[in-house]
Order: sequence, then C-alpha cells, then structure tokens
Amino acid sequence: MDGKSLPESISRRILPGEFYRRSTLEVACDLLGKIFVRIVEGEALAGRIVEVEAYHEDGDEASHSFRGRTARNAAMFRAGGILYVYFTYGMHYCMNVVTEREGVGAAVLIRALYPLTGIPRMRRNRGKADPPERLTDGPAKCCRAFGIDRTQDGLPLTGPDLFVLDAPGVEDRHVRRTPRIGIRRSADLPWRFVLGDPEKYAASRSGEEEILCGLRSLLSP
DNA sequence: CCGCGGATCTTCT
DNA sequence: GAAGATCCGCGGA
Repeated sequence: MDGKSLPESISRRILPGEFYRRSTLEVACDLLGKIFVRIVEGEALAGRIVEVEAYHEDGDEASHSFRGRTARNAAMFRAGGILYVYFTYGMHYCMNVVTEREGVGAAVLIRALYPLTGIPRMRRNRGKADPPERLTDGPAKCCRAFGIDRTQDGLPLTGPDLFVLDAPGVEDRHVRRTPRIGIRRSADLPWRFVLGDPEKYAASRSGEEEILCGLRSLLSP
C-alpha cells in the first residue's frame, strides 16, 4: 500500500494465516461478520462478509478442486490464507478464501459483502450508482466493486493490501445455513452460510468504530 | 417483484 | 458441443 504501513489499530486485527488453515466449514461460518479489506492507491475498500459458501475436494462434485489440480484452480491446493480468483461465464470473476493445509483443495466463496468504506470507489468500479445493499450482493459484483481479477489469484490475505479484519463473533441465531445456490452437482450439501440483518451489526459493536475510523483515515495526511 | 435471454470464455463431456 | 460457484436489462404482473 504505497510503502506506508498500516496503523497498529488495524494491523493487530488482521486474521492470521492459521485462521484459514482449519476445517473449511468452520472457516466459512467464522468468516461471517468479519471485514474484508483491499487497499487501492492508499484508499481502503471494506465490506462486512455476509454470505459465503464452502467448497472442498472431498465428496463435493461442485468444487473446482473435485477433479484435481489444474492451471485454474492451483491456488485452492496451496496452504490456506491466500485468495483464489476464477473467471466464469465469459465475463465475471469470483473470489474465494483458500482454506486448510497445503495439498488440500478447498476454499470459501465470498458471495456477498455489506459495504463499509470506499463506497464511491466501489460505485465507480461497478459503473453503477447502486445503494450500498445492492453494490456487492453477488460474488461477481464483489470482485468488480473491489477491483479484483485474476491478477490477484494466489495473493496472501495477511496484508499489507489484502486482508480480513477480526470483528466480534456473530450470534448463532443470526446465521442461516442452507444449500448452496447456482449449482447442480452436490446441490444438497448445506454449505452456504448467510448473516441476517447486516444493518443490525453496524457500528454499535465494540471496537468497530475504531476499525472504521482507522480505515477511513488511511488517505488523510 | 418475477422470469427470460444474451453476453462470452474456460473447462469438461 | 454444452454447461458453468453470474449479472443485467427487458417485459409483464
């Protein structure tokens, strides 16, 4: 991020690589409520993770890793804590958080975020003036808004310009677990996790104001 | 709000 | 050849 280092209030909350090197279903569920961040030209684009899906090589025919390693999915088989970005439908990118240890092909698809900072830039990237709740409510929209494409495939999620910030855990009663959507194979697996009422999680939670202030101040002198 | 077709490239059958 | 971890604009209710 332009050579400047992140303020301590931010850097100490970055989820470490070990967070991702665990059971994919646990990581998927634990990611809800956390804050995904990309620093572009000194500006923080940030959004709360509100919808994810888990994909795993074991018994999951819908996973890109199910039939083994290829040029496209190589990142899925690396050690957890990096990004896996793929291109699909001839025009869209989708991003995943890679999980588990090296050699295991698994990842968590980021399906939706709730924008927190950098909304004007997200609108510019999307080429639309959508309201915040419609700006990043799909996997390809998240990538477009955050300016993420295949050039970010395999990049570390532990900083300095791509990371996920810890945030207070969400209560079980706010998490909905359902089958994944938009797939045909292994469509019965309940590996989709959705955070209900994203607005209820805004700001009031302890420590969030400090995080958002820190992110917004990156540009300021 | 809902359903439908087009866009357009990689991977699999 | 066809389908795919999708999105958008259009037309209709």
